[in-house]
Amino acid sequence: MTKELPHHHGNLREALIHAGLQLLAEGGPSALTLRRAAARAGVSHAAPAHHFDGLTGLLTAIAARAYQAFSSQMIRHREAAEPTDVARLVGVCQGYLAFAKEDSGLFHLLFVSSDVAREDAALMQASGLAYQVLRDACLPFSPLGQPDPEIEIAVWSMVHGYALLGLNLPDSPKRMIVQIPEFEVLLKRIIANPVETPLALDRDIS
Amino acid sequence: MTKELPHHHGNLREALIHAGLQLLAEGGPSALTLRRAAARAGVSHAAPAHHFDGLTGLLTAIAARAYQAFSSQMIRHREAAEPTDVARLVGVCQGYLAFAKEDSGLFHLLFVSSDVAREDAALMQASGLAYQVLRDACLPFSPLGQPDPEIEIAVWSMVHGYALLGLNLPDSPKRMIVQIPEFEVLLKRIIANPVETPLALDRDIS
DNA sequence: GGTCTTTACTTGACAGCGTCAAGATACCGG
DNA sequence: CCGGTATCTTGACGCTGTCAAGTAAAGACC
Repeated sequence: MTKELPHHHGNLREALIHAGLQLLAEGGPSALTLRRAAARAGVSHAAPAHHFDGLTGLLTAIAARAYQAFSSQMIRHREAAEPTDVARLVGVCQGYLAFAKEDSGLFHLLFVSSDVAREDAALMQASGLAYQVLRDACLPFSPLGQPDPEIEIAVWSMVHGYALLGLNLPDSPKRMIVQIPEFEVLLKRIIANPVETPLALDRDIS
Repeated sequence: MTKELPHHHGNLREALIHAGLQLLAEGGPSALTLRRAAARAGVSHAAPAHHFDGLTGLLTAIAARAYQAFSSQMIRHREAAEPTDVARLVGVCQGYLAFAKEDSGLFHLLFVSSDVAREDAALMQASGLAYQVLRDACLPFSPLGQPDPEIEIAVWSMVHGYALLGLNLPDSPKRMIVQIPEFEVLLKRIIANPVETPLALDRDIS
């Protein structure tokens, strides 16, 4: 039987997260407010306070949920790729970019919004899992056979910057004379390059 | 003689931009509101409407101003660098990162805030000039001797992503087991790599 | 020099926002 | 059955951006 919402809504916390995701998908970051989420969940404007620590709490919970979708998107693209190391890493990055483009509201929440409590435990765990997908995809390109932060951060920075520049400057193709290269081409510059470059910097590799 | 502010403030537009920059530097993005900027400029809360198209207009004008400081920061670091092509590009990127770190409020406005009218003519001109600094620094690494969007976008994406990840995840050094490599090391991966890589996607590197 | 128009600013109001305090309601363990 | 507690409602507060109407000053024109 369908749940007749009791006046004790029953599962408000989940309903609010769901409503928030919906609002975010429909109208972007500015469309998600506490009061609107409450209204959509069918409760009064002050009800969310009993389940989340203010707006920040709701946004944080939604972000943790969004990280799962983010990870899934990367994994889905990886699984759909050819079974080579390069294709898998390219796939993960394409998942990254696809999520940024298709779920830009969530992507904004994950990496941009200043109203998210980034020290939240659940959020950090979820983001760690997402980062792990990228790490795993980078592993085959580590010269030492173990995780190499240099490649990981290089790839992560580049895909992240590529996503945000394309996201925040949607007219950049017009503004720039040149055509924007595909990400795969840029990625090759990182992974194809052996680490032997004689870097003149006095850095200790300990 | 000191200007006795006439009831016709005289130069309110400039005063509002100045007040906005001040608020942004003091309390971050959330501290900058139309009413506060108006109060600090010594006018009533509705006065800004005659000089800017709402809050978006003020933020856009401030962003255009901030792009000049951003360009200056990159140029300053470039001039302070050794007179080699590599050092100059590294310098420009360090200027990029220094601006993101030291003037994070402005950086947020330039690349993150959704309340900026990015199609604004003055803003696009200012951002174009900033991008040109990066382009120029990349030019020596173009194999054909003319601007190469592949290198430009690769460098821009990576420095941008590096800045934003470090900016939005201030605790990432703790969260990650590994230490974050210096940006210069990552940069070398892009510029040291000749473009000759056969970019057949279905190639495994093994 | 005295109007008259135009620009610059003020005042007041409105809806929407997050948040707090107090009261009502439904569940739940004894 | 009953009291306690978690849950939700109602109402209010100060803040935000924005609009409408009124006022004051500056400049133009004769």
